[in-house]
Formats: sequence, structure tokens, C-alpha cells
Amino acid sequence: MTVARYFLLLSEPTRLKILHAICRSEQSVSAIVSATQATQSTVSRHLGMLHRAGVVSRRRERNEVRYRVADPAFMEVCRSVCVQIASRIEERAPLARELLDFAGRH
Amino acid sequence: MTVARYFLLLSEPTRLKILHAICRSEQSVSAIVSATQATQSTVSRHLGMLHRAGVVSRRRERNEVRYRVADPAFMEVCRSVCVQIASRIEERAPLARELLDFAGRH
DNA sequence: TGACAATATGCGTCCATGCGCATATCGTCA
DNA sequence: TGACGATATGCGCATGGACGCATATTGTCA
Repeated sequence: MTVARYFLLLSEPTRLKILHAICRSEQSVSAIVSATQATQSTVSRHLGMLHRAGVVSRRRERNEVRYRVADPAFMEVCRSVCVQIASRIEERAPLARELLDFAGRH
Repeated sequence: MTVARYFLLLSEPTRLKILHAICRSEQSVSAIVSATQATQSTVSRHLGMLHRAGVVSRRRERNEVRYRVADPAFMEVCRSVCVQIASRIEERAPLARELLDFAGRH
């Protein structure tokens, strides 16, 4: 089931952090490394994964590679899911707030 | 990051099959087993997982337990994600068709 | 071209998770 | 209550994915 693979891309905390880091503007790998507090190799690997899936695109700028979300609709998906999940479980205040907060940042 | 946990629930083929099996009407565990071609223990385990996450609810009916999607909005999320992903990659015809097909069944 | 900075990747390890088997638990009905 | 059908779960195995280290690769600039 290919559908599951797309959800799998969004099910990894580090990958979500990476997407969060580049959702506003394209960023170099090193900038993403700083933003996510992850290792350079880890970040590079995840970026490669997202790139192969067509979620992000890249281009060289001088001697660095800059990544950006390939389609803004993808982050919109992420955002809408967060909002809907949050409203669905609004009785659990802390989690709902976390979700809405996450969604709001995009 | 709690958000990732929700996507993780949707990233498992067997769990998607289970959700697909109960998205129209509540079903007993044994019915879900037949529908998904998975083992009874596997299905029961996944149902327990989805139940603990609040995604599905259950009730006894005679000597069987019937599960249903707790909030219809959840399947709506799933559907909208599928549609958006499909339209985003419509150039890859086969995958897009698979996604839309999956989404259409709900 | 040579050196350097930035990014990608092979390799090994560790941990989480899915699975099936066997068995326990739970509820119903005679 | 006793037995049976339906569902849940302990256990062990196998697999897949994330991670870090070290190193390869790639592109840029002097």
C-alpha cells in the first residue's frame, strides 16, 4: 500500500522538524542541521529520502545545497491534519494545544 | 513530538486496511480479520493500538466486540490527504490513480 | 589544478515494531 | 455454573529504520 509510505514520511519526528525548518523558505543543509539539532549525516539522509519521494526539491547555491518544500500543498496537508486532529481531541487540552501550535507555525 | 505518533498510526498498511474495513460501519473483530486477511492476533493488537489512541471505539454486541471509527473526521482527514497527495503528483499517473481510488472508497 | 568547505553515503549498531503461535481472559448462553 | 466462542496478550523471532562515525564525493575559488 503506497498510501502508507506517504504517512510514514510524516511519522518521523526528525523529518517533521526538517519540514518545519524549510516550510517558510529554502534552507541549506547546514542551516537545517542547526535548526534541528540533528547530525549532518542524519539530516542529509532524511533530505535524500524526502527528495526521492518528491516532497522536497533542491538546488545549488554557491557551495551549498538548498532544500525547499516542493509543493506548498504538502505543508497545507500537514497543517490541516494537525488542525483536525487537534479539534477532534480538544478535550485533551495539552495535546490539542501542542497540535494547534504546531499547525499554527506554518 | 506527538504529531508524529498520529501519522505513525496511518503509516501501517494493515492498520489502513483495518480503518478501511470499518470506515462505513462498525465491524466485529472476526469480520475485520476476514476483510484484512491478517491474523486474529495481529488485528486485535492493531485495534487495541487504535483504541488507545482514541481513533476507534468499541462496544460489545452479544459475544463479539464491534469496532468503529470514533470520529468520522478522522477518515475525512485520511481522505483529504489522499486526494491532496494524488493531485500533487498527478503527473505520476499510476500512483495518483491508486491514491484517488483509495480516497474514493470512503 | 589544488585545497578546502559542504554534502552524500557505506557500514555497523541499536531500538522499535509487526507478526504468529500458543494461551489466557472475558462474556454469553444452556 | 460449566462450557464454548470470541477476543486479548505474553513470548520470541525477524525485519526495518534511525543514528553516528568515518570517509567518499562534489563543487567552488584562489
